[in-house]
Amino acid sequence: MTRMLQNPFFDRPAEVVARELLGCVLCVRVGEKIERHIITETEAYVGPHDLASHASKGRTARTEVMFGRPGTIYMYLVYGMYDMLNIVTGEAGYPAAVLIRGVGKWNGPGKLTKALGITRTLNGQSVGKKVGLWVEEGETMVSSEQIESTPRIGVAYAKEWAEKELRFVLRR
DNA sequence: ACGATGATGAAC
DNA sequence: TTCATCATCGTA
Repeated sequence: MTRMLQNPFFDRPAEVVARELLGCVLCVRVGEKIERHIITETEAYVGPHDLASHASKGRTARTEVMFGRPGTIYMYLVYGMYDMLNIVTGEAGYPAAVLIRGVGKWNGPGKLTKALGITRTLNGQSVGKKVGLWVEEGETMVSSEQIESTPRIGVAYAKEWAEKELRFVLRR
């Protein structure tokens, strides 16, 4: 009896959602099968003032989906090679999102999307069974002691925002 | 330590 | 239209 995370779960600050996603289950339909993997690492991109966030550039063709409803899938290509999976958080019109950096045995945001076949075609869609990508509640309770927080990866350009501890890792 | 590889946003 | 940059990763 697992519950699929709905809109209200994502309609909260990115930092809160990023923490609470740890231990939850990323579900991906691949062909006839459903792959389920525990989310182990996330990063929060908290708003337009966050210099590490794409949304700090304002509303552009790319960032438009970050301004969408909570639970919208935001995907983009980095370094010409890797699809990054994010879920938009907070109310519509406020750009914030959580980057999924690790699930199950995969560490690294580019590795997990490649392994599970998650691509930019999902950009702008809402998480859910219809699009074959959703998140379910975890089986076990995650305590705050199990969550390690660190600065985010690969955002050295973001001045004072580079140092903020907005990356969260589930200890095992 | 470095190159692959292509979209993005800003400058020109 | 060009140009520097980039929420990464495998190989060396």
